[in-house]
Amino acid sequence: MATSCFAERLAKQVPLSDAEKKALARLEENPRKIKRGGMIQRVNDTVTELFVLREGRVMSFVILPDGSRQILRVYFPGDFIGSASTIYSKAPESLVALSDVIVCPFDKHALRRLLEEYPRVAALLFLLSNAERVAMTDRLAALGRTSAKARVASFLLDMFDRLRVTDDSIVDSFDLKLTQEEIGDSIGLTSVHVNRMIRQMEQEGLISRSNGRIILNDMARLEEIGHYTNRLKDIDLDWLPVS
Amino acid sequence: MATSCFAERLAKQVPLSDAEKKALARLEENPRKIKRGGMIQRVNDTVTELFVLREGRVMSFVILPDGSRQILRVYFPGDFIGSASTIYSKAPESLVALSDVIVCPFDKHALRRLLEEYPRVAALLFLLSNAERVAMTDRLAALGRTSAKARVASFLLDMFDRLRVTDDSIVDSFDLKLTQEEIGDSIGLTSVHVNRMIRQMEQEGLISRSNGRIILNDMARLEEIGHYTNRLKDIDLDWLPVS
DNA sequence: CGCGGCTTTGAGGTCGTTCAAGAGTTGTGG
DNA sequence: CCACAACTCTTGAACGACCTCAAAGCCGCG
Repeated sequence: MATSCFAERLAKQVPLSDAEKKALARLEENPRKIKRGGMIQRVNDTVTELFVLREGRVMSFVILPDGSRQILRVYFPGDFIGSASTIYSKAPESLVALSDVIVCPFDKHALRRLLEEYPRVAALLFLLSNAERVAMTDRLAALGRTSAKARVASFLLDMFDRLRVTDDSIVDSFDLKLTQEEIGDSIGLTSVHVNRMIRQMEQEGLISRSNGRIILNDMARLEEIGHYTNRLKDIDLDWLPVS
Repeated sequence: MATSCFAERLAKQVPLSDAEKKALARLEENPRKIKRGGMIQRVNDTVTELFVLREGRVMSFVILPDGSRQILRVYFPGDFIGSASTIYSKAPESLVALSDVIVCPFDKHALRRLLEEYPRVAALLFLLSNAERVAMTDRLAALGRTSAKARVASFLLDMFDRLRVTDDSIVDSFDLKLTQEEIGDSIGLTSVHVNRMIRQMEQEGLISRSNGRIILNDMARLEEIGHYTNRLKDIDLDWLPVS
């Protein structure tokens, strides 16, 4: 059977039948390489495709009329991206590769067939989408009601926990692979202020850095500062239909 | 056939078979009245239920450790609420009635059965969840990257457009039914500053107010100020399986 | 009529921004 | 393998958008 990044990811949450795995693998039949900085989807473009991200990192973002950018989400391998195009014929957000990536595009109609034939997979996608929504609300609360330092702390913890889902080798450090400007655009700050916060947290011994790598020295305290809760630990899909 | 608020809502986007309508109606078999201010779901409570909101208004929110509140979403009749409990056994957000309301709770397992038997409905729920996610990203961009005035403008327009989906009588005004503090908690401002912005917009002739009712005098300009786009106009579900 | 909640307004403070410039880093082509 | 260009990070100084605190007016309701 073809390897499927996405099926592997789902299977960590809930057992999948071979038929389901095979169906999911079909979504990844057309891998496409894209260079760092390459545009995968441009806002307002007519879109009929979705993607599974197999390798590398991708961000979704919007540019406001005054030129400022809001990064909506950073995606990692195994993520299902561009799902907004299931409801809108024009992309509400842009997608750009943050590193060299491999994405697997597939057509809306392939998704339709999948949903028809594998209701359980449809249910799973529904749930996954809800998880994304909750992740969004966490960041919404951070932007609306927390300090710059808290936002940086929770942002780092979120990246860390999400990376650890697919990479068991991660213990207490990870490659951020984002500029401070990109961090700022994710959490509603300027790059200048992100720098000051990171620097301050470094001086306080909360984190360390060595050539782009972030080391989380005091996770408990970071969680406190960022009002962070790891949602990934609380996922409960036991009630789902068994295959 | 029993009336179903939710089915009616969905049917505006895409035709439903009678069987599907009937199945959706079953979700609303247990209407429950709740008084204004009543708690429907408390954060961290163990939850096994979801709700269809049949009448009135509900908000979802979180309280941060310092006591500040972030309102995540205001819901209107026909909305599907509490769907986070499909993935988490503990509620990630609280739900409170903003007015006297009628909600229809149903168990996760009823949803499971629905998803199994009506794949097309599962697909629809998946799409609806994606729409919520996009609405969230719009607000995220507003909180992260726009001014107080822009946030108020886009907030008012969003309420307006969402109310108009189910209430054809709305032309250019609507009852907000929110205090200025609640508006502030929705868009990451203090009630004091919300007041100043509203007042300023009133003086500029952009809006008017009369006993709690908001009149939008210059929608074009409000959209410009708020960088607002009405997502509801662009929904395209033609590609969905036909029933 | 009086009470509690909401709105309005002012004065002063702060957190994060803006602008600017220098140091460090990375990538590229000769 | 070096030189140069283009980013990225770092730091300082000044500014301003929004907050905090406080008090007074208003409105609906019992």
